[in-house]
Amino acid sequence: MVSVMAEEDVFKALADPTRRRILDELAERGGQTLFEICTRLVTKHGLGLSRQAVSQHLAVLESAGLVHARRQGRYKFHDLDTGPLEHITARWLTPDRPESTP
Amino acid sequence: MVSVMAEEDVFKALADPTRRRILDELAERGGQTLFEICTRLVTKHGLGLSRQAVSQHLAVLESAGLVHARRQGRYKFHDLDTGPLEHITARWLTPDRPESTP
DNA sequence: ACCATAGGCAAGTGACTGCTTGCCTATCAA
DNA sequence: TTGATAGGCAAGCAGTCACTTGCCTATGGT
Repeated sequence: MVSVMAEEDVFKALADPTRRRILDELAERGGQTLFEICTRLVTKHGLGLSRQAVSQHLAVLESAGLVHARRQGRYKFHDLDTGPLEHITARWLTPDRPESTP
Repeated sequence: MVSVMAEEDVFKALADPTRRRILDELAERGGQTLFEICTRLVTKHGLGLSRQAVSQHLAVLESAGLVHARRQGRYKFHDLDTGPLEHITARWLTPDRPESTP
């Protein structure tokens, strides 16, 4: 179960446009490596960023639970997890109140 | 009407926990003034922030389209607008569509 | 063994952000 | 008018963030 604290990480992870682009990429094609993502961001979107920048973004997305990585040999494949995205807006969209005083 | 640029503002507005609390407050009771929101944040949530801090947060929420304000005499009432929240996650969630059918 | 590939760690930097402080304007009541 | 209330504007400060730079480990091919 994703705790309430993780929600903070999800919102912060989504705050950066480059990270949202990375999510776009992984939504379009799962199981990409760091270099693949980096290459695609540069070529397709014309973003000028280094490998380390993407690596750090992936770390943020991973700690937010939005991306899961599996190591295989010297490759590390990344996959999108849309789970944390499902309830974050429901907090305001639903007519009923989420938190009640005990 | 809501351009792609506005989406950036929405995500940035949601990135701050205090602003999310403000949205909670306005979801629970619409048409609150700056002082009401400020008082409630301090008393209910125990947040220690000044009036100006809340004012600036409201400005961010307003420019993101999440809050609309109407002036009436010397009061300014704020209302929540969940419109911008509806499609921001659909970008990754929908292979086709889960919600809003217009 | 060698070396190229795929990725990680950590310090440093410039920009942005949240918040404060101080002063100002506008509206209402006496 | 005077005073109190509701809110706004702008400069300044400290913390955070995104990104770079440089060096390191690990795996696979030859």
